[in-house]
This record gives sequence, structure tokens and C-alpha cells, in this order.
Amino acid sequence: MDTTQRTEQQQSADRRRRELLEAADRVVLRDGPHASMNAIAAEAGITKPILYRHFGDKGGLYAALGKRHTDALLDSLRAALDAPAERRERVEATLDTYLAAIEARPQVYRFLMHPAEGSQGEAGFDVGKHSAPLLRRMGEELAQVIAERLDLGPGSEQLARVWGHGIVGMMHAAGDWWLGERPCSRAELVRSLADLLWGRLAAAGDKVGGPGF
Amino acid sequence: MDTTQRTEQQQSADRRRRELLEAADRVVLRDGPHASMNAIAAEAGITKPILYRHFGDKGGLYAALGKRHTDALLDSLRAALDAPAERRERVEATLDTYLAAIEARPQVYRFLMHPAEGSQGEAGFDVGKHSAPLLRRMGEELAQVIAERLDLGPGSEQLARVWGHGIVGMMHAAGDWWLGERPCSRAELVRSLADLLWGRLAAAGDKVGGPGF
DNA sequence: ACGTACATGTTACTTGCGGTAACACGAGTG
DNA sequence: CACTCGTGTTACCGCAAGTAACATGTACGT
Repeated sequence: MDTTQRTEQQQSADRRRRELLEAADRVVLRDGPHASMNAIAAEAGITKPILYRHFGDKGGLYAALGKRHTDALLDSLRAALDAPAERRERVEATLDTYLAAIEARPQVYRFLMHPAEGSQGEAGFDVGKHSAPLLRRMGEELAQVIAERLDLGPGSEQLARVWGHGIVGMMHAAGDWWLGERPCSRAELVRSLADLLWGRLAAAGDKVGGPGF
Repeated sequence: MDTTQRTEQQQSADRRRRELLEAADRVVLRDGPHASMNAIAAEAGITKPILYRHFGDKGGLYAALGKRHTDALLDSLRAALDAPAERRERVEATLDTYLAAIEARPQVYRFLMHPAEGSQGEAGFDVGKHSAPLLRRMGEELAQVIAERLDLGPGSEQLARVWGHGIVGMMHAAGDWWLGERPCSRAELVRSLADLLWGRLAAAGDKVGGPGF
């Protein structure tokens, strides 16, 4: 039949696509985001045009690659956010999940966020535009959770979205900085961020002698 | 004398450098970050090797370009942060200054932050790694201000740095999202972010029937 | 006046990558 | 057996980064 044929072919094409993605994953994680299409094709045991037949262009490949990791990360975040516990505890668990993920596989993180600066300290310059997708998706998801579960009064819809993106950005920037400098333990970082979210900034007193922030 | 010679040459070289930077600025802001070195050289009325003599490589040029804008932005932020007013008011003024800047010149912002996706909806892919420098610098500056002026008890040094980078990340991500979707006025955005910083997240009540965040 | 040193500029090239066209092989089907 | 279609290859194009080698003006020491 036509349909069965199509299905078989589709399945085989999908398997192939997954294999190619895994090969690309290996190369990108080994060589950094500067990996050339030639290198990826070589790792997969084939040549360039096949990659292009599957993914269109390099952007397509990187987008597919990014989506895999993004989906995985979002799944763990959702799990942490859905755990049965107090709100602050869940917030801390979510922050910790994210930070643990970028700590465990910094290569993946660097690829997703700012794919420049390959492993070597080269003056590399090429980058993907993945950060936006990941950050945006996380922001939107968090906004939805906030809007669903929190009672924020009038304008809650918009407030939730601002907060979603804002909190995600806070987590992202702090995590990025922390990953580079490692100025403290993950637990301390989580606590500090949660404290910030919990209003300690507003509650803090001015230092003696100064104008206070 | 030798020194006077060196000085005169240095001065002329500096003038030239500034001219080149301004030309590069025009091209980048017109063509997006995909601008080729050839195009920039042409705009400046000269040819490629001269650019390379002045800036080493494209990264050097873009770094110099980024530094100009970054310095300017940081100056306005410092001014807003130093204004004589209540803390929350100053925080709002600073947020507003940043958002006003990215609103007024989105081209510059896009170049500094994620220089991909040129004005045309191309599948563009090349990017600079400028976001890190700008975000890092803003984070560190804010951290210093917090540490200097706020009384945060033990561990205040680290706490201030986490908060600095976290707040900057919040501002950045929210601003980036807002700039793309324009879901509300700038003033509303500022208010929402300040509310988040002021602990409204912690103070919000759970929605009826749900587990509450 | 003349060669020397140096800054400033150019042309023409190499290298490397993204992307594509054209061709080659193998298997199932009338 | 011819036909097609999926899968693969080689060989190429275009373009941008970066460089080598060469030209030219100008101040200086002798």
C-alpha cells in the first residue's frame, strides 16, 4: 500500500535522523559549536549533502539539536515545579534542578546558551541563536504556571508573564556567572536567589552612613 | 624628540581608530551584525587590511564597538542609580533607564546582546559573544553598589554578587521579551519587575483549588 | 640632495566553510 | 529488462576571514 510504504520510509528516515542527531551531538559536545558540517558528517560516517537533505541547513540541524536538549531540560523543570511541597521549597527545587543540569553538562549548556567560545580559547565568533528559544520557552512555561496557580489580582495575566521571563532571566544570568566563577556552592546560590525572590532586597536596611542603594 | 613623535602618531592613530569605529557602527547598525569586513572597510573609504592592522581581527573590532556602547549604557545606569530618591524609586528609575535605552535603539541592543538575526529574516547564524561582557559588567557593577550600600548581614559580599547578576539577568530577559512582543507599556513593565523584586511573589496568595505555585 | 626608515594604503592571494548540482549505485516493481 | 526512487558520493560555487607582498608619501640623518 501507499500509506504503509510511506510509513516504513518515514520510520527509517526518522531513525536515520536520530542517528545523525546523536552524531552531531557528539561532535558539538567534543569540538564546541564551531563544529563544521563536514566534521559532523564525518562523525556520522556520511557526507555533507545528506545532512542538508535531512535538516535543510545548519540552522535546522542546530535547532533540532537544541530542541532535544531543551525538551529534556524542560521536563525535569516541570517535574521539580510539580513536586508536592511548600511554594518556596518548590521554587528552590526548580532553581536547583536547573543549576544542577547546567553544572552536570556545561558543554550542553554552553551550546544551548551562547554557543561561542569553543573549548579552546580561540577568538571564535560564530554562535547560534539558541538562547532566545530556550529562555523564551522557559519564561512562557513559568508564566503559565504562575498564572494558573497564583492569585495576583487584576492584570495577573501580564504580571505572570513578566515575572516568568524575569525569574528565568535571573536564574539564567546568575547561573551563567556562577558556572564560570564558582564563587559558592550550588545550595548557597539557590538560597540566595530564593531570598531575592522572597523580598529580602526590599526588607534590607541601609548601611550606616550611605544613602542606601 | 622621540616621545613627541610617538605621541603625535598615537593621537593620529587614535583619531583614525575612532573614525573607523564610527564607520563600522553605521554599517553594523544598517546591515546588522552580518556586516562583512569588506563592507565596513568600504564604508570607511579604505580596504580590509587597515581594519586588521587596527583591530587585529573581527572579534577585536566588534569588541571595541561593543565597549563603546556598553560604556555609554553603563554611564546612564550609574546616573539613574545615584539619583537622590528612595530606594524603590531609584530601582525603578534604573530599570526604566535600561529599558528606555533598548527601546530607543533596538539595533544597538540587538548587536550587543544577540547579534544574530539581521534586520532581514534570514536564516543568519553568526553571532558575537558580546552578551556575556555586557551582562557580566552590569552584574558586577550592580553587585558593587548593593554591597556598598545595603546592610545584608554575614556573607553580604557573596549575596550582593548573586543578586547583582540575578537582577541584571531578570532585567535583561524581561526586557528582551518585552521588546519583541510589546505586551505592555514600559512603565507597567518597570512596575511589575519592581514588584517582583519587592517580594510580591512571596506575598501572593494561592489560587483557590490549586496547590499554589 | 639622497638614501633610510616608517606609516599608510593597495592588490591579490590562501584557507575554510556553508551550500548545491550533477552524477552513481542498489533495490523493488510494471 | 527498463524505470523509478532512495541513498550516497564527488566536485564544485560563492563568500567571508585573514594574510603576504608590494606601492607610495613623508620626515629625518648625513
